[in-house]
Amino acid sequence: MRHTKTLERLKESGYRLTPQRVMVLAALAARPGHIGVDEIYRQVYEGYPYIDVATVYRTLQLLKNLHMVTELDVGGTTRYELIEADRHHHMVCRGCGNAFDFSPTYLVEFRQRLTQEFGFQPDLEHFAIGGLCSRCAESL
Amino acid sequence: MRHTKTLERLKESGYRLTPQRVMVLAALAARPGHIGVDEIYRQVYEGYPYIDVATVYRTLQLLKNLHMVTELDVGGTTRYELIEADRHHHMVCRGCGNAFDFSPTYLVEFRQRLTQEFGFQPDLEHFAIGGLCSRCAESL
DNA sequence: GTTAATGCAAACACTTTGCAGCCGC
DNA sequence: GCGGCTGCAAAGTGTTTGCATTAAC
Repeated sequence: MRHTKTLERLKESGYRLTPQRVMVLAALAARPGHIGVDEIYRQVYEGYPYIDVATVYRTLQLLKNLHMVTELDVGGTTRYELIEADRHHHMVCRGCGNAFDFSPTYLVEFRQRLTQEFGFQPDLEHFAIGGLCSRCAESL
Repeated sequence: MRHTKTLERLKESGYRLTPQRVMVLAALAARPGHIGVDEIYRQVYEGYPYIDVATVYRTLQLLKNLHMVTELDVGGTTRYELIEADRHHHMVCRGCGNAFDFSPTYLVEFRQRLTQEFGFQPDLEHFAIGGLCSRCAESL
């Protein structure tokens, strides 16, 4: 399961492993890519009709604060996505030459808008962007 | 005024040039970058306290449909921005080699997140992205 | 046994809609 | 004058919060 690690981290952080939280995480893990609150709610509801939307919201808020999911707003709706540990892109500083990582989630909205509005599918597998890091920006 | 052209286009498209619309556009033009509904409302309210939020919403909806402003959701709030006519970036198709334009607004959220969360200032002045255009994607 | 987490309901913020009167053209 | 646009009020959405009860530890 893709979310086993997240469950462990939750427990280790001192939070309770309730069935509701497990189910919300399962719903998030079930779908690759991002998913809306209503979809999560519906999926959890299938297995446990007593679930409340408020619980889903609270769980997502918790996971967001713990950096286990990312929240992104696209086209007026809020969606959530499990953070995968490994994949990442690079920011390369033109000052010091150092490379820094950032998550693919940062490009999700960008990609989606190009695809939706132009039908264009950008190559974003090995993406790197140039620029100026905070340290180099300060020393100018 | 940065929004004169937009006003003309509105009129030419057969829509009425009401004081409310002019003021909403003025508010949008006053601030470079994007601005929220409440800020627009407040600013218009200063000069005309009878303005209603509904009118602001309807005007923004109209301008959005006419592609005179872009709507973008960042961090749970919706913001609006006047579309500048000239500046743009490129999408380059790896199939046919054609280049297509897209507005810098598509990168606003991306840039903002890198800056806010990492202090990294990406170079996005002459940005181009590779990928596959809709036509080429179909013929695969 | 403690205390955090849940379900429920109510409150909340933001956005949209119906309608009568008004005003840009 | 006609019809689109506005202000007003009311209804929708999506999200948050207070509180008593429940269940994870």
